[in-house]
Amino acid sequence: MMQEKKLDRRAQRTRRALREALIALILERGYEAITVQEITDRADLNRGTLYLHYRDKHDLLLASSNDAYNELLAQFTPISPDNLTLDIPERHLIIVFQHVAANADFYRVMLGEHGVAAFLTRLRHTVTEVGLGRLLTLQKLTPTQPVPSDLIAAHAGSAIIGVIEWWLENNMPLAPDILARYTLALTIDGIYQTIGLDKPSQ
Amino acid sequence: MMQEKKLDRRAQRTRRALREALIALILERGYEAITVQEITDRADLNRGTLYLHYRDKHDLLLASSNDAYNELLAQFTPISPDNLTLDIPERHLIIVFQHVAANADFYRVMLGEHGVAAFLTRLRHTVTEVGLGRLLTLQKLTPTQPVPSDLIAAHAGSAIIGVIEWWLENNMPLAPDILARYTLALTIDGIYQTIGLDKPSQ
Amino acid sequence: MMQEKKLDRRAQRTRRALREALIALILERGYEAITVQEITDRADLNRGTLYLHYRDKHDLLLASSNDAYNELLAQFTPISPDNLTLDIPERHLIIVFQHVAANADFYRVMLGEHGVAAFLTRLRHTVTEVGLGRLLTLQKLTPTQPVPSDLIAAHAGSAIIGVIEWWLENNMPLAPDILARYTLALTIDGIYQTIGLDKPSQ
Amino acid sequence: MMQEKKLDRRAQRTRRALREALIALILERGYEAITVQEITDRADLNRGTLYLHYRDKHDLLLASSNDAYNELLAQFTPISPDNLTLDIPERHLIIVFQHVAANADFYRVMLGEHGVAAFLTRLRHTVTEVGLGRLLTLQKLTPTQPVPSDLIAAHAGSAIIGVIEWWLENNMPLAPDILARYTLALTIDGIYQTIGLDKPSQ
DNA sequence: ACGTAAGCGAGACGGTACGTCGCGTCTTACC
DNA sequence: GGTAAGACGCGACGTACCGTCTCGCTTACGT
Repeated sequence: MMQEKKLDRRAQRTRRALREALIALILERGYEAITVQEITDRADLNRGTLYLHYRDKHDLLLASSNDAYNELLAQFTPISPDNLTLDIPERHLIIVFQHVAANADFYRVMLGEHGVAAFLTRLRHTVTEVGLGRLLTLQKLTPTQPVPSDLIAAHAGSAIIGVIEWWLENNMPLAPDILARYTLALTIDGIYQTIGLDKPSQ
Repeated sequence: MMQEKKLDRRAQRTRRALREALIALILERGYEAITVQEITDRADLNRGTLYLHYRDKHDLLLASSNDAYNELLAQFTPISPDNLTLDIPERHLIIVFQHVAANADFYRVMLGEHGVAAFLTRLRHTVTEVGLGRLLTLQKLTPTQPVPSDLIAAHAGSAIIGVIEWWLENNMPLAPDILARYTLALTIDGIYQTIGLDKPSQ
Repeated sequence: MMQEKKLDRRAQRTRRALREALIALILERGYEAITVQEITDRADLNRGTLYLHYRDKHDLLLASSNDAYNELLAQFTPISPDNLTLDIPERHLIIVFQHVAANADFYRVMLGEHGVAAFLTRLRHTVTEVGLGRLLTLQKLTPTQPVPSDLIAAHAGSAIIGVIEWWLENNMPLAPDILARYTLALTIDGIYQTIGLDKPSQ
Repeated sequence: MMQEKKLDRRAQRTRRALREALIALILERGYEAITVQEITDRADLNRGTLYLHYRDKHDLLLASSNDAYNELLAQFTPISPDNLTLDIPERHLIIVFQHVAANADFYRVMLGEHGVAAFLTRLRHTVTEVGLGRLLTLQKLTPTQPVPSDLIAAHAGSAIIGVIEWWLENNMPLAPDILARYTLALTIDGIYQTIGLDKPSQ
């Protein structure tokens, strides 16, 4: 932050152009297939200029994805003050889905077939850990049940990522709040209850 | 298969060596970071020899992953004939987990941080589609409920992938059949019922 | 020599092409101004190919100049057998001048304004040392004279280089044997005797 | 000169620092190997500042070498007025050697292995032409002799350069006036007479 | 003496060349 | 026919310098 403030206006312009070019190109052809030359061509810069600001293509990717990431995290904090009711998870989910919608192109490519495995892994772990925190509180109520908490968290976390991928692949057919309600139902109540079936006796 | 039959014994040896070298190296350093030279060095072959059998590194990866994939699919078919009871999903899950355990190193790397995004995507879609088939039957019973079937399938499919990743990352702490039971409970009954809680009234 | 024998016919062709291209380009634009790309363009090769055979532009220059150099040295040895008379210096000079004439373009550029200082220095030292050897024998006859032998050798050696440069700059107006006679006279007898003057009494 | 007067005190300081840095660095590593950054680092200036005063590295070199050169030429002119005796060449030689001694480091590097070919060529031509002037007068006395005047001048001119190089390489073991006497003897009387030998009858 | 033009530091930028790496193709020779 | 050995064209890489260009700050000068 501080160091970004110190940047020349030219340098800021340049960095922004590079990030936008990167995202645009990843979208078109996938991260691995892109060349530094292509990024800088798109950003109307000399190839060498990229190296004045980033160590390499991967460093630029990190910076770009951190942009999006930090923006998301920034929206989480201001929730806490007043009400800490049970609907916080739903609110959080809505914020996530809204953020994904706002950066749809970016997420579509990062999570897709030509995406960046490390990004997906990181996102999955973040989501899972947030879920795990809430879960540990819940589980104090039923200390004897045998299913490991982190298995449950991994199940739920990955499921949410899957929902995001489904949503993006289908051009976001549902509103974020609706999607959040459905997702939460599936995760917490399971398939039977969500679709209105009693569990059949085997 | 047929064409494999026709192969020189030397050629078979060569191909096997290449595949094993690839898997071993992916495990150590990740797919993208590996060079053809390294693969052939490990396989004690000349670099050019790889191109006598595969088009490039990626072609070798496909062949290698199809080996594992086909082995899995081969185990699915013989189930159908006699009983089509409700426990088929559980049986399938057990088979999948057993197969993952048998090829743990391979899956660990393909799904991990340095893995191959396309492989994960492919696996996710396969799992999701299998689930979707069963789901469509179920949903005929409650035709009015609003949650899209493929959303549910995506949710469940990704969740299973997440479970596999959790299992591998934690060195497979549970037996395949136990893991299958837990997973199915979480997917179908949801978190509350699985851990033995009533849904709280908000 | 031995290692050159082992070379692929392709590799030999390539090396020859590179050396010829280098000489041709030095002639046109001077050594420092030339680019590796230009050398390989001229030699109808890919830029990278140069690095398969030489470490860099300078290494190619060394190899090229050693070609010429070795060719010269090869002509010196076979003189010895029969007559070792006093006219050996003249014969040697003739051989040198003939060799320069045969490689006129090469020497013209290496010694010229855009030449390679190190090459000139090396040539000067070689010539000087050959002269020094003969001189030391001569000086045994007059052990008391004060002028240092290596000063005399440096004087004579540089003078011969100067003659070569003059000869090349003026498009070799004299035959090698005539030039050798004149040069030897100037060096050994000095200007006055050479042009037929008595030394004036100051 | 005039324009130097107009210069800011800061600018004068800067130019001096640059020239000194250049000479010092050439001495250490040779002209071609030096970068502008290194020059300005040494001079405690910003890289861009060099371009406020000189067009490039080469322009700075010219300015620096002209400094030395002009200083030498300035010492030549005041000789002419009174006596035009035969010892003028010796006097000139002494002046040259003294000047070289006073700028030993500079000449050592400019003429050495990593020197600047163009500088050497220029110096050689200057020396040669001065000699040629005197020679033409001499040759009027023996109009029929066949050795071209400019060959003689080239021979003598290069020989003197060689003497200078020898002198510098050996840390100036003789006093300038002694060296001038020896050099003149070798040039004018030749080796035999200088070392006190009669020319042997072949 | 003091305001203003200059010198200057800092560093972004477009360029050009470098030497290296990895690829996929090809040739040559061996077994 | 399957390999080894390795030359070759190709394309991209990250680095090094170059010469130019703002952008501010500081410093000597001229009135």
